Amino acid sequence: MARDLTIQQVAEATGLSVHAVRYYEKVGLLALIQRSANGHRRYSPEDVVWLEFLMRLRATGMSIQQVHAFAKLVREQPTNVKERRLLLEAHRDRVKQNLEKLAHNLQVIELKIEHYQHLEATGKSDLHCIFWQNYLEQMSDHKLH
Amino acid sequence: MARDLTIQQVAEATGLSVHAVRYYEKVGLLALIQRSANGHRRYSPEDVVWLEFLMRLRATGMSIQQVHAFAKLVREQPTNVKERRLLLEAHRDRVKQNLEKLAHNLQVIELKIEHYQHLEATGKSDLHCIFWQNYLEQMSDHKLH
DNA sequence: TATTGACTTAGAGTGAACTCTAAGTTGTAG
DNA sequence: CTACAACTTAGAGTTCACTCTAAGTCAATA
Repeated sequence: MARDLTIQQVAEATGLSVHAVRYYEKVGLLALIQRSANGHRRYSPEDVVWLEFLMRLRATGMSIQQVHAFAKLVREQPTNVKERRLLLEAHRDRVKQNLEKLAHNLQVIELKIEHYQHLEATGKSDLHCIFWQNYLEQMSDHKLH
Repeated sequence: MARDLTIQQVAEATGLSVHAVRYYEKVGLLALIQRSANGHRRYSPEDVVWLEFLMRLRATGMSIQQVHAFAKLVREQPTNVKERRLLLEAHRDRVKQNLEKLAHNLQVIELKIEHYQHLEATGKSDLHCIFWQNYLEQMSDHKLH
């Protein structure tokens, strides 16, 4: 068998700290982790898959509380798939919005970099934002909604 | 004149709290805000533009510390444009990487939603991840690097 | 004149998400 | 037999980024 992992192996596999893995269990993101004879946690592959999914929720900005709400649904309402779907759909929509904002902010940052390149090319130290302001106006005029 | 704003107006314009605007000044993200006769802060349009740019850095995941380093460069090395550019380029690269990770995580979340839709359509409560695992394998096989 | 409201300061408090510590148990290697 | 490494627990501590409080100043209004 030996397909079950120790907490350390899980930590290595996921990139979390051992502490964080225990913490996630304590706050209810993971449940019912099996124990070996001596009381040590043994993680099944399913546990790891679940943990990795939770990490994606976290990485996309879902709070521990919200992840907990989702985990609770999965544990306590095995027949209620709809609620879980709605929760994830709401999250997906937030993530998409966030992605758009990020992409826009990235654009502005790239514009600022171009501005610096322009300054370097022309040897000027700083025009106190005249060039930059023009750029910004362009941005807000037709590149943003 | 009246083109200079009170701290409250700045807060409204940027969506920050009045407290946060003062906090940003205290930790060195803003400097030299003018004062009116009675000692109240008066923000110039340039101050607001600068603040808005800082907010984009924050929104893309730059820490207060790093923003401070950037702000310090701008204040103390007006002739050294290159360092500022390098700092922003490094940040841009991190943001791009993060965007890719986010987009991928979003994909997986959407897959999970599809999985739930599938369960709902077929009336099954949960196959304990057989369908889902297949999906995941597909993902890791050819949709991810 | 009294109150209201917007501002000022220094510094204390908060919430999120870990992160670490201390004290103890267990299993193996020398 | 002893040392060591890996685990266990409860709970304390840390970091970040605000967020709020208390006490005070000042200008305008009732």
